[in-house]
Amino acid sequence: MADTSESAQGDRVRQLEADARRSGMRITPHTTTIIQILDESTDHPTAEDIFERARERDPSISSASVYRILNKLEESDLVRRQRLDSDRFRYEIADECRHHLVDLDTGQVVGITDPEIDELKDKIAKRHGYEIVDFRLELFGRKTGGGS
Amino acid sequence: MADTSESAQGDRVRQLEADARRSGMRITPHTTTIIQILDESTDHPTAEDIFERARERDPSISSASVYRILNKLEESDLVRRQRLDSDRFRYEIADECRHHLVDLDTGQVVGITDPEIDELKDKIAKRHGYEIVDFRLELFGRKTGGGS
DNA sequence: TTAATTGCAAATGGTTTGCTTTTGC
DNA sequence: GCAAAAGCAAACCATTTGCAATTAA
Repeated sequence: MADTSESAQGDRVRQLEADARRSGMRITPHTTTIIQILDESTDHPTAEDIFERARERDPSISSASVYRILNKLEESDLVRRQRLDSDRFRYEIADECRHHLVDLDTGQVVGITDPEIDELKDKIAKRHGYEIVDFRLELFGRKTGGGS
Repeated sequence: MADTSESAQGDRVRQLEADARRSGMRITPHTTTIIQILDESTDHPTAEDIFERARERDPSISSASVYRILNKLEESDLVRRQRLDSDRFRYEIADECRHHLVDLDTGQVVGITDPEIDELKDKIAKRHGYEIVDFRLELFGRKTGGGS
């Protein structure tokens, strides 16, 4: 979650619901559940992860609904999906950072926000004569020093 | 191809065959065909692309063989595969650059080799306390100026 | 010789879709 | 009321795999 205070969490959920409604989605209980799970998750979950977490709160939800809701949220640019190391898509709220460091020992995915990344992007865009619409940096590695 | 002279091309094919043989592969006519196609391709082809190009030279080849040969070459670290924009893997010889700029209008994939990318990687690795084993930068954009 | 490779067809597995019923607004 | 969303099961489709026949070394 972007903010640790409870009200800010609720705010983000409410904001996302409002944005989703504005882009034509109906806010069903399932929709709210999925948005809440995304809001609470910091581990870049797969659709299956999200499905399992959603079932704990609402056992009637189907995986087809999870996929459909996630796709709608992505089409509305509220959620971003991308493949990291695995064959499955991982999902995260679109305002979160889009660059990742994957720990090869633990599978943990860490968001990267270093400002030099954008500077590099601008430099490359200029050099190659492109307007960059989207981009991502993916790193795979292991902890040094105290790490395993 | 990394070099434009014909002898250098043949050299790279021969080198890859030798490396493949050293890592336990048998060099069949299909293997040579796949390696030649990879050596000649600058467009980061998918397995299906490679299959089509291979069939023009040897109509008896099956897609299963293409996949198996590509997987063997990847296990030997002679070929790298990654997903860019599409659902399919794209393949390229491992000594080629691993960063890409995808033209959203044409689908063309351009290799990026700017040295600042490695500098940024080193900076981030140090900052986060990781040893980076692999990494990639993927950019999606459109040509500016004369572009559509 | 003999273990690796091949083609074919079937299996996999994450994601999507068709259909009918239910529901948000 | 009606278009959107739901569950279920079937369809998709890129990639993998089992098997029997072939082949590189």
